[in-house]
Amino acid sequence: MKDVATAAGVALKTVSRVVNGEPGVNPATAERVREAIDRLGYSRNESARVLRRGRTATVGLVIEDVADPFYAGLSRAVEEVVIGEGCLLLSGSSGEKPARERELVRTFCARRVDGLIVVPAGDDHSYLRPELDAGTPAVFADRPPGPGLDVDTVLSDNAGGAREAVGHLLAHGHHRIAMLGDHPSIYTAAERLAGYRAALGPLFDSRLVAMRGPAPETVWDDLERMLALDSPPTALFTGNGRLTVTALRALGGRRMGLVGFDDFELADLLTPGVTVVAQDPAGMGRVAAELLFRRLAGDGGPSEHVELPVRLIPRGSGELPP
Amino acid sequence: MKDVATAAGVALKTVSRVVNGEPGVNPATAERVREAIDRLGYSRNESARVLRRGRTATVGLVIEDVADPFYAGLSRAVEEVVIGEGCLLLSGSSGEKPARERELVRTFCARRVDGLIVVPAGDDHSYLRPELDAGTPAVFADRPPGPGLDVDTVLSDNAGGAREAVGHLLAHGHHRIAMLGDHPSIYTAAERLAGYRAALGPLFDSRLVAMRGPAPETVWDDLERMLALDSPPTALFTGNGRLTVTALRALGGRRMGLVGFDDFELADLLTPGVTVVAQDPAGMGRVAAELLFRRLAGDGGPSEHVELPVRLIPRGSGELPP
DNA sequence: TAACCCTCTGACAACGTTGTCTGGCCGTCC
DNA sequence: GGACGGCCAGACAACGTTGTCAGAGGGTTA
Repeated sequence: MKDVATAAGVALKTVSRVVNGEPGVNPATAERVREAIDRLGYSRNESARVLRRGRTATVGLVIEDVADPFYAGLSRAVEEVVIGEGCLLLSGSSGEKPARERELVRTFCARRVDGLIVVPAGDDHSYLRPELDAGTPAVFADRPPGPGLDVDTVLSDNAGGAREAVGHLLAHGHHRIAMLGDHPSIYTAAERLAGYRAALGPLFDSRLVAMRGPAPETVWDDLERMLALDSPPTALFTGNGRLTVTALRALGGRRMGLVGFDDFELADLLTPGVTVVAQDPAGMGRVAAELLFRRLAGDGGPSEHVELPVRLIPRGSGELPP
Repeated sequence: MKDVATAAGVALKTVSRVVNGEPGVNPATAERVREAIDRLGYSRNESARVLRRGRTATVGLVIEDVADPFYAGLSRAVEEVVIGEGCLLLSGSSGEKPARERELVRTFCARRVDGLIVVPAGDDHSYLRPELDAGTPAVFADRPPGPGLDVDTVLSDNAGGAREAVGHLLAHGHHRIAMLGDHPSIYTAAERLAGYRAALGPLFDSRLVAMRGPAPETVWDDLERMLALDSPPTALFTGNGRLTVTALRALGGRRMGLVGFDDFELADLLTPGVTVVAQDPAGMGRVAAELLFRRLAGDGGPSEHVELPVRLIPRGSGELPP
């Protein structure tokens, strides 16, 4: 910038004015400055600008894993909003590891992101307190923050969706409905288990529940064990997209009632089509980002807790008779 | 930092030394400083650090769309390497729009990213020249840069993969093999078309080729038109993952030979399983990031052009008889 | 005892911007 | 003709860090 000023024969500040489109510059001077800028290939150093102004025009996003379609969709939607607001997105995957989540947030904060969108891996977020107090807003998505933190949150109707899924299977005549879910330490898994249990009522049988995550071996084991029971399950409720797919592989063509949480591509092309309770990852990302920007615009109201509806999509597997 | 210095009763510079783990600080003093840091919840302002040191420890990534599994996988692998190097990743989706690609790169450069990884949407990258000359290295992935730019590049063996796919169908008795591809203006699409053509030799028939992208309507139209020919195709080669899926939907259960470029989840669970030529998105991301960091470490050698092998995975659809 | 070295600490400038303030010039109005 | 206001332009400090250099104090050596 100094070079540009010298080249154009004006003061530093005048160049700054031109670059920022501030008023009060003679058009002829401005033109001369612009010409010098082009000639020297100058581009403003955002770091210095950030340092001076305090706003980075950057938002940090922490998710589980970009390679998971659910989070990829969420990520894309967040990005869309962020770019639309003239900001940039720093993102990172926690890989379900609380330590890494924390490390990412810490790093983002050190870079003075204007705001954070977090899909938490852990359940202790007290480390966020100083940042929040310092005025960096945060929005939690998909899962709520740990106790003691009251911030904007966007969740799916996990329990309701699970109730609906299990209710659907019950309505199609199933009484023995198994559930495969993620570790109950994960909020969404616990909620879905609760919904499952609520829908089953007295039909609930703990032998038909396995909450050990999507690893193929454990899914395989659990299914085998359940199917060997005296009264084996005639239907299955899977607690997330990964589990649905893993279970489909483990079942290997054996036909049984199946409803999965999370929609996935090609669910309609399998035979039978896979009935799912679909979440709206893009909607979740969009809403979270919009909430964040509302805070950044100065909204100091009480924290918002949005619950997004889910949608049962019958495709065949959930309508199979027992 | 100034506050910390005051609180600990030392000079600014001493705090800086402690924060950066520089030697030459009395352990007792360092402890006092650390205590003050904890008490005040201080965290270093990276913007100022960047301004002073010139390195941002940030890498910019431009892809088509995070929500596309191929790019999600690539993205994740890049992230892994970048974080491993202690850097952060700024990413953005171009959505196949050259203007947006350019805008993203421009913004990244204004933020002084240390390096760029680009999946280009356009084919004119002369706008990168100043940045490259200024010492910001760039690596192109999945598609090469436009003419006149000689930078590190990581590509899949597109033509070879297409040849192998079509050869596989030929070997299983097909003579009328159609191709659905993306617009030939996209490098990978053109390469795959070339491979298809080379494999077919005299059997090539332009009426069996449609390069109009993955929009369902056009795929539907094209397939209908081809199947109505006097000698309709008995097999299909699809030019990317999206097209494969769209084509599967359009075919709606009609059995015909099929090999798709790009692997996708559940390809093995469909009936028949879908034979594919699998790329390695994670490998591509990893290699691209590693190349970039090699440059950042000072490697000034001639530009590297890596071609990643692809792998044919027979699953049934490519082995159907005519 | 003087000269020296070593360890630890601090003062200061600089990185590239932007906000604030001041000043010169010109035209207008009393 | 003097006072005033508006338009431009520039000088300067400040943002929070780090690199450079200098200095204080204590121990060792000649």
